[in-house]
Amino acid sequence: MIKSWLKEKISSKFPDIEFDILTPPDDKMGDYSVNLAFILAKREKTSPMNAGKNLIGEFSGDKEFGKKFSKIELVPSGFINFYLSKDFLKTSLLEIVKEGEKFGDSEAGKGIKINLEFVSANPTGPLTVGNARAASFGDTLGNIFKKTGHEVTKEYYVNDVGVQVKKLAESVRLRMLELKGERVEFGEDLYQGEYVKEIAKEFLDKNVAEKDIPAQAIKSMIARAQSSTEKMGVEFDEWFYESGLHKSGEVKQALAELESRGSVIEEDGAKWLKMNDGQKAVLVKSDGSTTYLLNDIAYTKNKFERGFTSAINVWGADHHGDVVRLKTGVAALGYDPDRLEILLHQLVALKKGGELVRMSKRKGNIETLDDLLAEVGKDAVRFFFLTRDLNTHMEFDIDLAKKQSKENPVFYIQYAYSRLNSIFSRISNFQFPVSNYSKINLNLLKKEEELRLLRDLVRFPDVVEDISGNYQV
RNA sequence: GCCCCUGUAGCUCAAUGGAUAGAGUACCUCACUCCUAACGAGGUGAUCCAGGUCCGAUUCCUGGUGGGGGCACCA
Repeated sequence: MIKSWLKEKISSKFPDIEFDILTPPDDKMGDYSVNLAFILAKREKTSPMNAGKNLIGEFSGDKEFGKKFSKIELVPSGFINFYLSKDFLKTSLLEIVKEGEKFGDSEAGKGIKINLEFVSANPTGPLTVGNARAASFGDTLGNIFKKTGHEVTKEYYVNDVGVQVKKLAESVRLRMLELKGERVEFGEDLYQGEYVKEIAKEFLDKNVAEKDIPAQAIKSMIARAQSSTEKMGVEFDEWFYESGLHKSGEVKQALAELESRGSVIEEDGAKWLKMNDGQKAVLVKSDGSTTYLLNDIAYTKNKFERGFTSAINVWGADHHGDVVRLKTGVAALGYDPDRLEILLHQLVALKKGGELVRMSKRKGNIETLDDLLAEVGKDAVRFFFLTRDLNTHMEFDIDLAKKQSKENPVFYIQYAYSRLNSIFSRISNFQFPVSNYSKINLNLLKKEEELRLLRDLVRFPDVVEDISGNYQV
C-alpha cells in the first residue's frame, strides 16, 4: 500500500499532473520510481533532469518521506527513485507477522459490489480443461477482491433451459431403455459420453419416473460440476438458475422494456435487437422461443437489480462474438455498458506425450477437469493456469505437470516449501508466531537476501491492490 | 470476406508507454561430497516484417505476414 500512499502524497503536491508510480527493473534502482520529471519537463519546456532537480529538493525535505525512505534520488534520464530504509523494512516485519493472514487486506474496494461469474458451463457434459482455466482465474480473482475489501459474489450460471437440456434428457432416457435391454436408435446429435450411461444407471436404481428425467438429469449434472469445482478448491457463493428468470417473468419484462425503448425490430416472424453497426441479433425466434442473448440480457439486468455495481463475466474466447451483442442489449436497457466487464480467456490445448491432443465432445475424448485433477493434482492445475495470462493460447503439458523434477515449477516450489519446513523442524524451541515481539532482535536481519525478502513482503499489499484493478492474477 | 486473441532466448512464459527486454528449463564452463546434490557460481542466447506517433515503443496506430478461435431464427 506504499505505492498508493506515495501516489496520493505526490498528487497532493502536484494536484493537476498525471504521473505513474513505477517499480524499477532492478533493486539497485530503488523500490519505487516516479516519472513526474518527464511530465513536468514537457510542460515547463526544460529537460527532465532539470525539472527533476527541483523535485528532489522538495521530496527530500519532506518528513513523512523521511520515515520510510533512506534515499530519494534523481537519475538519468529523469526518473526519481525512492529507496525504502532498512529500519522501515525491518519494523514492517513485525506488522506483517502480527497481521498474519490479514496482511495485504485493504479497503481499496470499499462500497464496490461485484458479481463475478465464471465457468457457467452448460449442464450437459462434464467440466473440461477449458473450464478449469476459468475456475482457477475466477476463484483467485475473487479471493483478491475479498482482500481489497470489495463485496464479491462468485457466481455460476446454470443454463437449465433450452434445446440442449431436452437433448440431455433424451440421451439419458434412451440409455435407460438400453440398460433395460431394449434396442434403441441413439442419434449422433445426442450426448455420447460415458457419464450419460452412469446417470441412466443411477436413475434406474432410483426408479426415476420418465417425467422427472429432465429435472433430475440437470440436478445430477450440477452435482457433478459442484464436486469437480470443489475438488479444485473452488467454491461458488451462488448457483443461479436460468429457469428462475423465466418463471419470474424477467425475460419477458426485459424484452418488453427493449421494445418500449425502440431497440427491437420484427422481421420474418422473429424479434431482433438493433445493433449499432446496422446489424441485428435475434432475441426471439420465429417459433417463439427466446435466445441465449435475450436470456443473458435479462440475467445481467437481474444482477444490477440485485445491487451489484459491476458484473464481471469470465468467458471462453469462443464466445467473443457475443460480447458486443450483450453489451448492446445492456446499454439498450439504459445501463452503462462499462458496468459489465467480459474477460475472455483463450482456449486450452492439451499436450500429452509431446503431442497436442485434439478434444472432441462427440468422439467423447474430451479431457475432463476430473481426469486432469486426478492426473496432476489441483495445485499444479491452478499454478499452470495462473502463471499464464488469460490471452495466451496455452498448451497444458500434462507430462510436465506430473513430472517430479526441477523442470516442473510446481514441484520445485513444493520442494522448497518442504525444505523450509524441514529446517524449521531442526530448530529447538522454535515458536511461531512469536508471543513477545519486544524480544525479537531485528538487527540480525542484515543479509542482502533477507532484505530482499523483506522488500518483497512489503510490496505484497501493492501487488494485491494492483490486481484488483487490472485483473492480472 | 468480416471480427477477437496472438507472434519475445532451443522450449515454456514475464515485462502498469519507461531505465541494461527478465525468469525457469535446456545447453556450455567451473566449483562442491556434515543443514535433502532435486545444490552453488558464471556464461551463450530473443522482441515476425515495414512504416508512423512519442523525450522514450515488446507495449499504441497503419499495412503486411504466420498461428488459434468465432461469424448470428446456434448454444
